[in-house]
Amino acid sequence: MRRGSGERAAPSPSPAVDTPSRTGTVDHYLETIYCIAAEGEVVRPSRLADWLGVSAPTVSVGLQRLARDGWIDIATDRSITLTAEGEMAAAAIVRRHRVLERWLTDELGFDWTTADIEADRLASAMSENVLGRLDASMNHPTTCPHGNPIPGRRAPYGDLIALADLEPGTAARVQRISEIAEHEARQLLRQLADFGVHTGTEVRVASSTGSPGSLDVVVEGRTLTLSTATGRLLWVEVIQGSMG
Amino acid sequence: MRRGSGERAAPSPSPAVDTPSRTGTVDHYLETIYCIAAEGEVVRPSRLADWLGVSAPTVSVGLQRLARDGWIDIATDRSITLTAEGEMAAAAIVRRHRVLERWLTDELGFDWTTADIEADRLASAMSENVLGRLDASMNHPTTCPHGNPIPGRRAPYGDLIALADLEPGTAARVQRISEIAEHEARQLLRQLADFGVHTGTEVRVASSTGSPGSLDVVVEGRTLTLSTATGRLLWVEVIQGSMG
DNA sequence: AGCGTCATTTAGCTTAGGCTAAGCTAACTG
DNA sequence: CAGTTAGCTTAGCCTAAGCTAAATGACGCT
Repeated sequence: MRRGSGERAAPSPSPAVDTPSRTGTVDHYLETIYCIAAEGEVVRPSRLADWLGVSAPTVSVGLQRLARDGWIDIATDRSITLTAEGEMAAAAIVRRHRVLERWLTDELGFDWTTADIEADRLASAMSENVLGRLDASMNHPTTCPHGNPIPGRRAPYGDLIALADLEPGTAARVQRISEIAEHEARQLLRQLADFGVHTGTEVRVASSTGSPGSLDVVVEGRTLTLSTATGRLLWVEVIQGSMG
Repeated sequence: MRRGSGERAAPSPSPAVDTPSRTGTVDHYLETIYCIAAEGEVVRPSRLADWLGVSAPTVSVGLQRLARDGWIDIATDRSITLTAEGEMAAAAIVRRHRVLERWLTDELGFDWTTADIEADRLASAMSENVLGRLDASMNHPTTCPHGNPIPGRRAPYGDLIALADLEPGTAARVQRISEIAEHEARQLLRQLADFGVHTGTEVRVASSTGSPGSLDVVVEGRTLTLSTATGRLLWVEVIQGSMG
């Protein structure tokens, strides 16, 4: 499969096109709920409004629609959980999003931030059919560019701990950058990019830090100061046999 | 640019993401109007309703919106023409659609019909930014899989004539299958695929045909009977120095 | 208890984009 | 010439998804 003009092979039949009944907006809600929940945090309307970039009333009404259609449950304390159907749908959407991010970064050369935005736009328009082939053409990647696992696949790393919990002096490898960073700490991503921190980068926490509530992280000789909160967004895997 | 997991290069900055102000529906109208007009036919509301798969009143109201927003002009005889802005926007959309079709067929292996449907869904979600890179990765194809030129590029063939107008006995090469065939004669596409007719295929019209209003077309030894109307949807380039 | 703040919902409105029913004009057809 | 058919538009109604402004609720603090 290559090139672009002149003679070409006869078309071969392909599987039927699937027509999604959900709207792009619903997809967005489900995807966001799934991502926040996957970070172990409680999903609340205000958070969704932030992530989705819409007003609180819009979310309130939108969630009522989602609940009506059986995608989510709204608890009395207003926390949101996905139903079984919602979970399945959301996993498919997140899978789409992450495979697309891989494509956009690895094949088309986009940076993470742009890839995320573009993947968002494409995810609800791309059928499972197309996605399946795209996925296969990349040999079924297991994570998005930030190391977040693609639903249904085993990520290529073992147990992770938050960078904030890493013993000072212990060498570790950054394996996952939380989705929360992408939505609530965009500048962090830029900072990490500037410092050459990406998935696979080896880091170490300086033994005793200056101020409390902050971490000094050593990356390839240079030192980067992060807040502890930020340190909870980066997940690392300890490199065996490396005590400080 | 390959593969999918483990170490990877630091992200590089990409151009800003463009946010289209048009909706997907408007894109669809513009694309359809452009394609019908490109075949030299008058664009009428009922035709659009057919192509878009919506009711006549919906089109009527939709066209009023398009006119209000300066994309089209509606003449007193109700024929539709694109304004300069509409033309530009439509050309960009059609370019998107055709580049996507190329990608879907050439890179992902979809058949024409599926590629068309999927391209339709993707075209309004894909930014110029992503499309530009995809286009570059395929070395800027000049036509869609059916040979229809991508707006702004010169198709790799000379003057074409309708198959219906081809002198009997003259050898010619199928270079373009009208978009009209895709929307109004889907079964024709299947028939052509069955007969191994695609862009680049050599054909010849049998000297004297059986019934009037039909053509006998010789394709690699086999004979295919088409109506004259259908013969207007296939465009061929005469192979020089081949008189019958 | 009372007060303020923040989170959330309700109320009321807008636009896009669908639909059906009904009606009009123009062009054929008997 | 009457009646039918084709093609369009208007009217009226619907849902999704957005907004602002205002009401309500829950919490924490004095």
